[in-house]
Amino acid sequence: VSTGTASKALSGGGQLRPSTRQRVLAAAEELGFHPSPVARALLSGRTYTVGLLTSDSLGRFSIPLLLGAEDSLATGEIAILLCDARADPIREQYYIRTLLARQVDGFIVTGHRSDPRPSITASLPVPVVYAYTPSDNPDDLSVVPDDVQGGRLAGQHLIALGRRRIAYVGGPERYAASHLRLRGLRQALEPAEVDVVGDPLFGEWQETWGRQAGQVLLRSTPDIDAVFCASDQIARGVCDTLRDHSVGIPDDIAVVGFDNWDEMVLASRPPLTSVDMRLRLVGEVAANHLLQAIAGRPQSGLQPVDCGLVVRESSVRS
Amino acid sequence: VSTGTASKALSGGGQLRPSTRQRVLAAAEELGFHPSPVARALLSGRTYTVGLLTSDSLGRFSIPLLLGAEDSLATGEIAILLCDARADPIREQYYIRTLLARQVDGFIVTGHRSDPRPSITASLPVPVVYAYTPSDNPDDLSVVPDDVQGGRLAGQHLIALGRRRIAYVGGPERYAASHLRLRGLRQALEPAEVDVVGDPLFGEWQETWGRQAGQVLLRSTPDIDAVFCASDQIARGVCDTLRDHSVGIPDDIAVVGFDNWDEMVLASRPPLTSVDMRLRLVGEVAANHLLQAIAGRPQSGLQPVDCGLVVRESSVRS
DNA sequence: ATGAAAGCGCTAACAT
DNA sequence: ATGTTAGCGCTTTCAT
Repeated sequence: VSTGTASKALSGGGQLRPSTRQRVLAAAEELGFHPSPVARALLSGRTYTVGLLTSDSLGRFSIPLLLGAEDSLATGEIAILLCDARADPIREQYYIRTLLARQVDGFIVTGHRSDPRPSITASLPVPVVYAYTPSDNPDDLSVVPDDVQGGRLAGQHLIALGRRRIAYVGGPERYAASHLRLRGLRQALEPAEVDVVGDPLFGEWQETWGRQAGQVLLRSTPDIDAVFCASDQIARGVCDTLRDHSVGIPDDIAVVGFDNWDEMVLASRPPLTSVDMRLRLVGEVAANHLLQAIAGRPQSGLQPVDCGLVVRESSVRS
Repeated sequence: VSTGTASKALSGGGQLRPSTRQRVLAAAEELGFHPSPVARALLSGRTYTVGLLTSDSLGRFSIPLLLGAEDSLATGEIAILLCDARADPIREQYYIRTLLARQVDGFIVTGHRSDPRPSITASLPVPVVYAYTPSDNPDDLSVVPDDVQGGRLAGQHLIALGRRRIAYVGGPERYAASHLRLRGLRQALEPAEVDVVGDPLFGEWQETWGRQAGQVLLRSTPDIDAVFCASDQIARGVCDTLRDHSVGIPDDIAVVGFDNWDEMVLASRPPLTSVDMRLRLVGEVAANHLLQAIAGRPQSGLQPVDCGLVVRESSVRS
């Protein structure tokens, strides 16, 4: 029962008499013995740990993503070291160094926007996967929600409901997501040979903007029968304005939001139909890709994850 | 320039000629050398890592807490291993074992409620600090927002504004926070020799409950001049109902919420005055206590952190 | 089939 | 003041 033999027994390797292996296993069980990951890491160079680097403070979007990643990684007995760089490049560099010094096996990089961020892959000796916020280098692997497809889902839903005069209210113009979701909407309207009514509106992501946008819509294009909004907050703001003007939702105008943010969609009057980015799935997919890359099978490119649509009373009367 | 000498130079210990120390430091700088935390951990038993265990899925409350903890820990060069047990005791046990095997120096335990949770301290060989969600063992160290003081803040604010007919709308009756915030409110009303008007209402944390509660208030105690709500969502719901009935806020009725949840307080009409639990500070304090405990100076007991009050237009006309 | 020994990167004690 | 050595807990040769 030497240490070497025990090691073989526990790892399942080597040439051992079955009875010996059994005895060792039994003893280990009894003593509650677990091989030290630290010592193992020293020897193998692998720590079974990945760094999760969020460039911009962990927000609402990061959480499901993180949980999804954790689900996938925990299966592989891999733990997550969490680092939030607070949108500070200096801090980010510091964290990267720290994580590398700790010998993480890989990185998941995320942020709070869907616009590309600078790649850090080149300077790292371990695999990196970008999740939600893609890398600006197309050769890196980035797992992102498919904003265009999400917009298409919303459009197809409205078309299927027979709506033909559809307006669009985006978030800030400088966000790619504002444009991609609009593009998807237009793709869905094409087969019905209609286009978005009036000019797409751009503003903020918040409710106050949604309320303003509602005013604009009522003034400039009062004959619409549907609005697709780039966030649930905007959609809720639009609903509030329509409601204040006694416009029926969904009878007169159907409203579809984006994010499927629980507290928002449920509190809205009426509850919002919304596109769900399935961020948890994004996290899982990203983690699985990272595991693959760590195992020597890296992939690259932009990997879009399909959005889902959750139908509620703002588009379909219950 | 042997390894032993280099070690002394870098650690600042031992007896070295200053010139040698300089040379070593310069060389280390040039080679970008960093001592391996893994090897160091093997030797010292300390990993400079703590486990952050969230019993119930990381929610809105956990994030500022986590960031605060990270701030404090990063200063001490300590990294956070994140584990979310998803309210599953089996999973929690699994994570605890994993973290212990990884030789974390301590634990921060948190959750999504302010009600006590089962202690895990006894079974662990390393220090544990509970944050936000306290331990059910008073001998453990738990850092929590002071709900009573938060309620008092709200009450004092309303009293200072000259309000005397104040109603209370709580969350679910089974949550301690619903009662503690009420107690604080009452403490603040005492010096003015008034009590809460009507029966305190209990329901849910969500807006829909706030809207219902608003109806109840208008029916049963229409002569109130203020309402304190145990969450921003409730407060916003109350505002919506009052608004629907053309009640002036704050002129007729002042409204104060709890949580200071950005998206909620700002989107509300009017924006909400709200009690802030300073969760970031809770995280920082918890982390500092953990560092102290790791350094051999443990504390114990319930450590309340004061709430703050953020005044907006729902209580004071701008 | 098992045991002995070397070494992963580091530090602390000891020897020079 | 510097170099040498042993050992943290494990795995992997290599010898038995």
